[in-house]
Amino acid sequence: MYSKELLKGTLQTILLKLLAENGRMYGYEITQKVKEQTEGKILLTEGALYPSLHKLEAEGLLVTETINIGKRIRKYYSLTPKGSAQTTSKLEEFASFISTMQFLLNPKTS
Amino acid sequence: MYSKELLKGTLQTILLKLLAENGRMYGYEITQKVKEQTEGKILLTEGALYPSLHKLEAEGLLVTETINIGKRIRKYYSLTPKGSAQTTSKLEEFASFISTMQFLLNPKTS
DNA sequence: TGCATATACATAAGACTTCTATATATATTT
DNA sequence: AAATATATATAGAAGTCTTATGTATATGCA
Repeated sequence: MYSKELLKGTLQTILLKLLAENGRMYGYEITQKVKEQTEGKILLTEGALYPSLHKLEAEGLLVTETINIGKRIRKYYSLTPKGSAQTTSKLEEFASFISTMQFLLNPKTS
Repeated sequence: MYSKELLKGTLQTILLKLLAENGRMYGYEITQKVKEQTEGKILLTEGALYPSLHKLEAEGLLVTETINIGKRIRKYYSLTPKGSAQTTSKLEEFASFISTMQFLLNPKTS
């Protein structure tokens, strides 16, 4: 695991990107997907995940769909058109940030 | 300017790296250097800078040296050996984080 | 000379994000 | 039967950064 501070500010970008790629996902699925794709290097906690999903929903970037799996609830999240647009701009911003940071932290090789 | 959230968690790394590169620097000088090297894309505010410098000092990663420029005070910060070691590990951690994030956000090209 | 801007430090209050801990409940594996 | 995995969610606390403010000297320019 990384120093947790680094993850701050990137969670929303991660969530948007995953949903853009996978169509619709539910919370637990997201935690597992991130864990798997990062080989355990990034582990999302529920305390961060759910508030963040709810916030994105409140902002109109996501919509939810609740279905019943047997007796258990499952809540799918998917992007709205507004959410898709945000995903694009968040990814661009992140790429630009990375390139600036790499230049700043490693001026000799950039 | 980037969405400010992205910068979170990177400030200490930036400060340590700059001090490693420049030997010793004072607060105002740091803000100007970052502004200059990032072409205005990253602007450090005093409210973030000074608490962060003081924290690094309290942790024994930096030492200070106060000198008088005419009637004005200038406070130089420089790395302790412990600070140098931290710089190395912070930079490594950041590089690793970036590479994980790039893989996660752009699986096709990584 | 006077005004604006730059230099230089710093703190207080608040916003925001994330973490830890906790709660609840069903399904599956051993 | 017990442990683990699946699945959602919130409350309280921690940490970082922003905004706003305060203080003071130095410099450039009109």
